[in-house]
Amino acid sequence: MDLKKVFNELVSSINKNYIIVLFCNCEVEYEGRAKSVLGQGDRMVIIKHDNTLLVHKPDGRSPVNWMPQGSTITAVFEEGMLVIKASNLKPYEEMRINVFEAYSFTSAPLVDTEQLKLVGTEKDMSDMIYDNPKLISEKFIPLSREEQTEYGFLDVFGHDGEGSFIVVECKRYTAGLDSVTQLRRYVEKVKQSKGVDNVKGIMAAPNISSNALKMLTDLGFEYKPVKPPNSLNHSNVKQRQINEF
Amino acid sequence: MDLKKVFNELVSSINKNYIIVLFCNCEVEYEGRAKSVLGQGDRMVIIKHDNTLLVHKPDGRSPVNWMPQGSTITAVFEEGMLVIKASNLKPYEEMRINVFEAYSFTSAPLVDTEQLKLVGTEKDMSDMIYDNPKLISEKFIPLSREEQTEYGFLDVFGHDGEGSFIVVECKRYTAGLDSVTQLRRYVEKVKQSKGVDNVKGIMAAPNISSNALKMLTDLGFEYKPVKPPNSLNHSNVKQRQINEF
DNA sequence: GGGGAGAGATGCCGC
DNA sequence: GCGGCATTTCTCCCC
Repeated sequence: MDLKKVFNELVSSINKNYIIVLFCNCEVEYEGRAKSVLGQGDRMVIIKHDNTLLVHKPDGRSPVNWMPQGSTITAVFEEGMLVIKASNLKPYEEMRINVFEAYSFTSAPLVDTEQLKLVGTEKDMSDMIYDNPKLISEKFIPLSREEQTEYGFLDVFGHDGEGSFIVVECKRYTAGLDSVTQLRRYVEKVKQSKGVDNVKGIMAAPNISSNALKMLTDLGFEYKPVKPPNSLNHSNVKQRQINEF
Repeated sequence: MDLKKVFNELVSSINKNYIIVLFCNCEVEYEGRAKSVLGQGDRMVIIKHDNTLLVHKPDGRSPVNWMPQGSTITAVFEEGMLVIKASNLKPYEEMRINVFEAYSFTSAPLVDTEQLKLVGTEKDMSDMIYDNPKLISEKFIPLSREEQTEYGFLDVFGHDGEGSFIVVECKRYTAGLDSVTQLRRYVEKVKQSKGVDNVKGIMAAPNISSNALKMLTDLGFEYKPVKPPNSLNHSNVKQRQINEF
């Protein structure tokens, strides 16, 4: 494609605030929170309604370079080369895309008022435990969930009816060392703020790493296998596959 | 655009393993690691060479739905509707995109052999400290960096020449409570593995939150302000702006 | 492949 | 705005 023509379409589409997708051969420089250089290659450049800018390589889930929403985006045509510039304040950062060749240019206004409805998050998991405390233990009596305190954020907090407090930390994925240190911090702070010593820590997660389990038991805490709700776990899938025949 | 024609192009491009961008009106269902529903709206559907599938809303930096690389992607035309299906094993997950209307279809083979070169990461920061130990203290003598041990990953490890070991944890951004708990875990494990008690913990970061600083000092650790190398910090920007006049 | 940890993380919510 | 924290995190690296 003729770069001058692409430049004109680009400026027009930026002014109209259209979504833009440009297939091109380019190089990318970024400087701001860090500093990066990406040599010449074929990429997909995307500009969204909110001035988010994404540069995607032909592979991979994440953009190789990007600028966040609210960026100032301009295009210039200098010395036969198309240059796309983007910048931001707070934090200051800037990007420059030198476009050597354009393969395709697409732009359009898109309208989307729907929001994603998502089930199976960690919050859904703590809600499930709050509503079904037996998932933790027969004696567990929840007092609060998602409690924001000065020292942290307790997923589920309660007691065992026998004088011990219980702090439950939920993870929707495999719990690791970081999850255990997080639980320890909460338990310590509950002990400190209530001036008591009988606080149990329980890790509720579908899996736990071997090192994390060791640290957990060393600290005197417990692991309770719990799966997040409404997600296909392995037994569901197996069942489903059997049923399909 | 005629959906049947788009379907044919889609199948052809999938078979040729081209990058695909489809502007369309659609709804999306996902089930696997979690479960989600996205009602009808205008979106951008992207299929990459490695079978990564991205669904982007007109706004926002992140895809609203996606399937990771290596997905099995198929298109079917049933009852006048175009349906894009994607699925994965380990973990099992599946996505269904019901396309009601297509606005544009673009596909092309893109070639990109260049890798991003990035400067200013946490590793660059620990390298800088290793090479300039005075950034931590006059007495700091580094012994190793990026040391992978059985109990964790020490950014910079050394001693003070006076019989105390020093563990430095680097953060390229503001250190929070999680950073402090991480440092504590490393210090404890070094004490345990070496059977000594004189191990100092030092947090090296451009900033630290007030709560994190309190926890740090309560633990007897120290905070040392260090900026990651080669990134524009505020004073640089100010200088630069003054110079521009 | 599991485990640990960073990321120019992003995004959400609460204060 | 900062802060704390989850994410269908993703990505990389080491074992």
